[in-house]
Amino acid sequence: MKKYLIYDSETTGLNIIKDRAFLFQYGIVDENLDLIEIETFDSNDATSKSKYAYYLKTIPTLVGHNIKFDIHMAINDGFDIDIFKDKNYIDTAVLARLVINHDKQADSTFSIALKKLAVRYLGIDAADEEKKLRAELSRLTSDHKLKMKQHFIDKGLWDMSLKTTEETILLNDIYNNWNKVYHKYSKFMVERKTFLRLNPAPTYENCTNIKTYGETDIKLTYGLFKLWYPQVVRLDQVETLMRVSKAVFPLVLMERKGLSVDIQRVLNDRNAIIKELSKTKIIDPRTKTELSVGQHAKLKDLYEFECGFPVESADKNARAMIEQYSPAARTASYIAKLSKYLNTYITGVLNKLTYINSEYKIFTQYNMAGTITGRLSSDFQQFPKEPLELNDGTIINIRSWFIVPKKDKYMFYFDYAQMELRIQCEWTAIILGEPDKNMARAFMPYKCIQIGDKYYLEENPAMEWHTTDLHSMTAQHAFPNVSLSDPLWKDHYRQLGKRANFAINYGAAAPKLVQALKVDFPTAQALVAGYKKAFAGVVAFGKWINQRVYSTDNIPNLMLRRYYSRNKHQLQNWLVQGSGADILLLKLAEIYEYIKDKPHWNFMISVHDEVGFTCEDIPEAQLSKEVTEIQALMCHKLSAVDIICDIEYTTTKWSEKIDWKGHIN
DNA sequence: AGCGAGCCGTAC
DNA sequence: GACGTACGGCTCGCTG
Repeated sequence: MKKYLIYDSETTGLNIIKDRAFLFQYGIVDENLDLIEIETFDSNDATSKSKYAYYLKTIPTLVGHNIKFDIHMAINDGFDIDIFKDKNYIDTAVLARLVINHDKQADSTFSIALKKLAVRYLGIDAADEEKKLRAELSRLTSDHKLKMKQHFIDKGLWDMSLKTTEETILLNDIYNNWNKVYHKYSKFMVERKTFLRLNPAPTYENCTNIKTYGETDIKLTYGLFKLWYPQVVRLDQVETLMRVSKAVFPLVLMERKGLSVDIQRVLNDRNAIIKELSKTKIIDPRTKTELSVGQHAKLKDLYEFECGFPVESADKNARAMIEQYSPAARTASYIAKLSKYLNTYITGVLNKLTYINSEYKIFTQYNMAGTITGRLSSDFQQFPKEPLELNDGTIINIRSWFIVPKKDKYMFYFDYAQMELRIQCEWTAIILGEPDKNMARAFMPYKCIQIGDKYYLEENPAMEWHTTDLHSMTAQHAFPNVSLSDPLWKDHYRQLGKRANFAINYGAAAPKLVQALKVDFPTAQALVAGYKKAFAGVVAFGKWINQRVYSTDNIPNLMLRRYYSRNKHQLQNWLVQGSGADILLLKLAEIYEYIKDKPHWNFMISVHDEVGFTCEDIPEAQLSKEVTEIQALMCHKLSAVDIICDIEYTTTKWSEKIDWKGHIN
């Protein structure tokens, strides 16, 4: 019986909308997990393609390494997207995360890449094939680069008097770094474009051993599948594999939606930053040479020269402390910020920009096996929240680049409120039989008496319940002699409590607090002690894990994803973070079921504790109703406190989202 | 020239 | 044993 389809393709690139498969490979696996057929075919071979379409439709389970990517490629090659709606998906990268001991995964040398896994777990070294392929592509690319140079020479644009090193820099800039530096080379703009239109850059498609390479990949994927799939059952990870499987198609839809970009705003911001950068340079007065912000060792040396005392590092914390003594540090702080914006965000967006249906979009991908906990990872998640003000007064707000798409009217953001704290609270309830009182009271009137619409504490009925301020609570326990009416309370002591709460939740101890909060050791110790008094339940949770790691080889998170680890310190975080991740995966599948017959709603983005949607212009009453229903679906009930979400929306751009109050404001 | 380690800065 | 999970860009040193 044809039960599993091992599924892979070789493609013209990594853009999930514009690129396409030129080669398909598949293997068919029966119920005994034996490989009964293996095939490779060219994407323009119509006969093979229709046979393949039949297999895709009829075989219930698709198996691949990073399978979402290959789904995109099949869709781009004309396969009906509906084929992929109701399949079971087994991603071998996800299998790796579920079956490999998590302490091994936590090792910095661990890699989820197919070839690396094959070497480690199948003993098959396919590195040679890949090396050969890369070497060939590298040769082709360097030929292409030289051809571009020749094109400029032919057009009389190339300065023939340049030295070799100058030529290399120039050609590199034009060929590799164009989006970063094009303002310097306007005379090449038109001919560069013409050249690339007539001579597209080489891809794997132009490499001679690609077919052998592709066949190897199918064999490796099959090998990992056969090795690990039975272990999913043995290790009791079936439920998690299914949850991940059900999130695959919703994420495919999310990825294909992309994010609409206000290109003009990006370019304006780019100009403003370049203008500022051209005004500001870091010069080492001793050598008269210019330094870039990435030359950390040389910069540290320069700071020490200017300060006359040793400096810890060249990072922004160190700079902040020495700016009064070191002009170079002052300049570096400004340039570092500008460079980050130009190199990472602006150039990053321009490199990914895809013009499609008269809109500029960027498409990101979510890696379902990128993390040890089960979180999704993506290259989109780290766009700055806070705006940046330049010295000339320009405000750069990266989130203002992302706008409502043309066919839509709204972007909605459903954001879980203090998700991980609520999960921490749930853990205390599980191990103690009742939740940590202080934590629970931060979210609900736990153990309170209701009189009218007010609540009073059970142990002290004269005291009305208000949501516990967890940050003040840590601070109060840490600094029992400081009064709440102290003028420094809010901005200093409570602030320390807040920062300590975050750090300690992530596992920090006193020495790290000294660094992060810039406090002395006794203060750090007081904060840790304050935290422990404030959250006795969390301390008990830590002790519980400590015992569990000796009695069992794994601990399941709230959604029953199991972590095979004996590392108490990391487990304490994984059990919280991973529970949140799995709740989100579950919700993606549930909400997909809700919106699949409402095409005016589209998935847009997801970042750990939030799901973003676009919505078309629909009647207001319908909008209010559906938003409320999505909010209810997002809510995840737990035994102690539920995980609920706040809603924000905008009709313009990401940076202007505002609270949704049940209706259009 | 290619690669990887290390550093830095951003997100949740 | 001593702050969790990621991503991307840059520099520098090693390797072949």
